Amino acid sequence: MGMNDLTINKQQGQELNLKQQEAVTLSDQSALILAGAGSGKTKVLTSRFAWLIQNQIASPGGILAVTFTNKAAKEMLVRISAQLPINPRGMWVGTFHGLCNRFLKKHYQDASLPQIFQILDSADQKSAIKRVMKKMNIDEDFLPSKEVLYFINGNKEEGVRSNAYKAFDDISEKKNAIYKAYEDQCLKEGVVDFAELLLRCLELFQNKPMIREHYQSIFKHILVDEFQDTSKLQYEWLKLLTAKNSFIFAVGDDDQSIYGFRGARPGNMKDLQKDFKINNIIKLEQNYRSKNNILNAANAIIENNADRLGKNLWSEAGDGDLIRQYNALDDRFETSYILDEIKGLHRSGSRYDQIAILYRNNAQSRVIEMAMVSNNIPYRVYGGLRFFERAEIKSSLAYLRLITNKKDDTAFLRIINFPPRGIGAKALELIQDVANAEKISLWQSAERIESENKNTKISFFVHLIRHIEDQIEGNNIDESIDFINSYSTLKDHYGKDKDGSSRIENLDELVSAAKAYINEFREENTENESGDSKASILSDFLDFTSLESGELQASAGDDALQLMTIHSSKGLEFDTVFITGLEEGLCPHERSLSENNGLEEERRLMYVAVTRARQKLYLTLAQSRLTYGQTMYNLPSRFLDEIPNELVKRINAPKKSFAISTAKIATHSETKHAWKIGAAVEHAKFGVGIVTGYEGNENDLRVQINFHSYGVKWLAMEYAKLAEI
DNA sequence: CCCGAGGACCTTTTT
DNA sequence: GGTCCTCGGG
Repeated sequence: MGMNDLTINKQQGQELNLKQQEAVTLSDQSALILAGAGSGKTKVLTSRFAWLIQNQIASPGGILAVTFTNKAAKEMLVRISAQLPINPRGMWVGTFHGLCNRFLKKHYQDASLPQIFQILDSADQKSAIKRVMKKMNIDEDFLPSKEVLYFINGNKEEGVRSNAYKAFDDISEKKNAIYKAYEDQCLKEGVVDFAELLLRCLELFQNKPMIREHYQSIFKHILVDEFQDTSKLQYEWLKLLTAKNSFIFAVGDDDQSIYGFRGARPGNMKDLQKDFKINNIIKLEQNYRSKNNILNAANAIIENNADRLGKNLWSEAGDGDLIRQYNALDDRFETSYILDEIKGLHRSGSRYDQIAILYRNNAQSRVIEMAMVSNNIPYRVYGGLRFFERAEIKSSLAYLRLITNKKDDTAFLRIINFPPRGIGAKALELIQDVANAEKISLWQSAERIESENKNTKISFFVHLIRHIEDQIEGNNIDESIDFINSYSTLKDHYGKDKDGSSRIENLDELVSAAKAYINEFREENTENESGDSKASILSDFLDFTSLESGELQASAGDDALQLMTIHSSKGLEFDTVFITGLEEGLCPHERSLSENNGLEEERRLMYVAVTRARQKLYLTLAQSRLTYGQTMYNLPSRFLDEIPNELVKRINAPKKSFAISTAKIATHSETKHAWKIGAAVEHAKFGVGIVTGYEGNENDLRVQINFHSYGVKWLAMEYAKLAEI
């Protein structure tokens, strides 16, 4: 696995340093470990796990270790088993969602859930909400489903059910009515969304003292990774589990909290100290990753944030190269500079997969990708559509889901007419009317219609599903999926499509994924005498496809350039890192500026980006950039000013090509004014800005300026007192 | 039902 | 500039 190679810390194999040792060998007490970037965080967590067992303080089943991503959970398991000769089965190591799912599956009756419940991913959830709104006759123009989604998830995150919500106006009342109907619909269909997994598990522990106390006494030690990213709900969950003589060992870095927008609450770190009476936090500040010039830049940037627990990274690795900053004229020049540098690095022996290009938003990758394609440089883009989120995969799985759970209306709607089989809006309306009138699921409704009228297209669909169900009875999942892919005519359908071949490949890949899943499952269960039933393996597999949405993408091991957003670079490290688009409006993003503490989160983002680099760090920016089809003129990012001068070597683009691109517009005013498009100017009242356009003739010339703090303004040249900077 | 034109949208993302 | 969704004609 290529990705895992990248994340293995340099320090592995060496002894623990004093601070790490102190953390690992803490006696029975709760602890907060402030672990800076590259300070050996995962090593400390897994060593702690091993230490607790080796010293017989806890048994493997008596520790709960929780992370955010499957990847991190897997890595933790791998590293624990490298240190200890124990069977990972039965150990409670996983993601918040994965562990909650495990608790809920085990206690489904106490949680008031059906034995088999399907997990909705975000897209499923959104379409479920849309369905509710349609049923309630609420127009999207009046209330966008996206806003309702936000409302529902936000409330679940706060632990607020619809019956506990206090509406304060018509809109909030309406939203809550949808929330209520959505809760009912999920229950009826036997489906659970991501936030529900957490909330329902919390409620299970709250409402069932027997179960709560059982787990409270089992888990004496709870280890939490990336604690700064925990939400309110997750923190409540942790508090409940540790309420009775248990200890929490939380590892995190408040400076790397970059997920505020999805509920992360770095304030949990301060609450933790208070709630668990932790008086000394252990700081891991020695960095085993980067050269000091890079660390000093990172330290200087993050220094500008006010609300920090505070730490300073240092390293024994020496100063290293100066950071290079390149000011390009536009995004294409920026890319060609990066391209040249990468070619040079590669010539002198760098591997492509040790070079990362980071950007603030995904749209920025396009220009870079085009340049790489035309120069035959292999690259890999992270993020974007995940394997299990692909339309063809979701469709194939929907057949399996419907057969597993006939009440799953989401799955039903996905495939009732896909591939197209002549069931249109009218037929669907009939099915829905019958379902509503009889209070039955769409599938039951279709069956009822079928029993009354045998020769319809609906009847054809019912027989199709029943036939698939008969045929896959007793089969392994991979065989079942293979059968579905053909018999449902999914493959034929894509075969007709001119760009359907990759979709067919993906459908085959799904069969392989299922096979791999079963094999892994068998391996883990060899000692387990009570052979799990085929049905429960199937349901586990479906959970897996919802919870593990990605990272199954193939070809990870290739030597390819790594392209990703800054967010997805967290936790990774590379010899060389290019941070691109370092302009005001992009990084920091303009939308963050109006948010509460938005700028500080952007600065943490910058901090994360800088600390990804081991040896070489490049910072690039462009004076103008094509965004959403429009040329935008941006000022350099304020974060660049926060890096001490002596750490940076600045490289500026030649001026002449710039003059050519703007000559036409500039001639307008050449006689009277020196201002050109893209020029930085200063205004007495509005401060610093960038000239972005002209309007009018020689006598009445108006200039458009994008001001740093006042936004875009039109000023009459005659009156505006501008000074060039 | 299917397809194409036209409109609205557009940070970041894991589960 | 690109994508996703909706709506209307074929």
